[in-house]
Amino acid sequence: MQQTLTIGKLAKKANVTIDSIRFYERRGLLAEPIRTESNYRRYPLEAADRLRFIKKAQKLGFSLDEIQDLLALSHDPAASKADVKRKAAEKIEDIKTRIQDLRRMLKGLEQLDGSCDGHGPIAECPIMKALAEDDGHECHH
Amino acid sequence: MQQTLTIGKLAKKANVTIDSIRFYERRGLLAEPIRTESNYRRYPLEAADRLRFIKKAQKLGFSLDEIQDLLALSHDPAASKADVKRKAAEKIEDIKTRIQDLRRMLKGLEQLDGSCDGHGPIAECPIMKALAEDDGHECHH
DNA sequence: CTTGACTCTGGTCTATAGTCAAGGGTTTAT
DNA sequence: ATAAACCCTTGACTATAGACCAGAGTCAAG
Repeated sequence: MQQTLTIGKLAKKANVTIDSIRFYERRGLLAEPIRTESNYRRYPLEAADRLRFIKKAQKLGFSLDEIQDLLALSHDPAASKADVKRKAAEKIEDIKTRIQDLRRMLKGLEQLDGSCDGHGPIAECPIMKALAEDDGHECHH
Repeated sequence: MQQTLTIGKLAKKANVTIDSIRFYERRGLLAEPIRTESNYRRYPLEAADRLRFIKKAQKLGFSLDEIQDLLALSHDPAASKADVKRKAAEKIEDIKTRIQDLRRMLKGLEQLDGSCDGHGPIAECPIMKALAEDDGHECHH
């Protein structure tokens, strides 16, 4: 009968909170829906697709800003697949960089961890000593 | 002559901003220093070590809260190397988890990227289609 | 002795992605 | 008809790590 959803129904359908929906609307990610006479939001069924798009893109590492760009692209008749592909490629590089950063941390941590046998008082802990050491900028002779 | 540093000198020495120093003080990471009659902070030389400790630990992925814990440990006579080692191990697991999460994203992104040849209008873009698809929770028959 | 550089406090602002609460009005079910 | 469940707006709050600003006081050098 009714082709529209209340915000609560939409939230359930798309598995997000009502607050998120209103937040996305404020952010401009979700079009402002029509309202009933009593000022209640009424969503077309496609709104759930949009929310799903947002959630999926988030899982792939896109920020809401980036998702907004993607959605804008999809409504731009002049946009091409290349535009989307480029954004995906940029995100791939971004993720790769973040993985590298984390790997560097991991390496440093594992080195520290390996240097400590875990027995005895903290005063001689090689980890604490390594962190306190001054090997930063004093390389001038 | 003077064994103390102004906040500006300390900032230069430790390669952090004055704002960070004051922020760390508010956060409780850095002890409140003595003050001159005119209410200027005066730091002992060791303050630079502490700042360096903070910066190094940050580079290894520790948050300020976690660094505060580490520093508290180092002042606790009952603390042992094992305590530090445990915190390091926890952080290692944390980082590993984050790397795995990013790897999952990367895999998903690379799959999408590979599915698109990058030519033609956005309307047929397989990336956009994949994101819009409904494969989330509607698996019930 | 004045100018520029430094410091002080307190408060606001950034980005990210929402969450929660207060204080209303509305709809639905009983 | 009334209570439960829903919805509305506005605004504040969460975590993280500071940056920045105003307005005022202070210190060093010429």
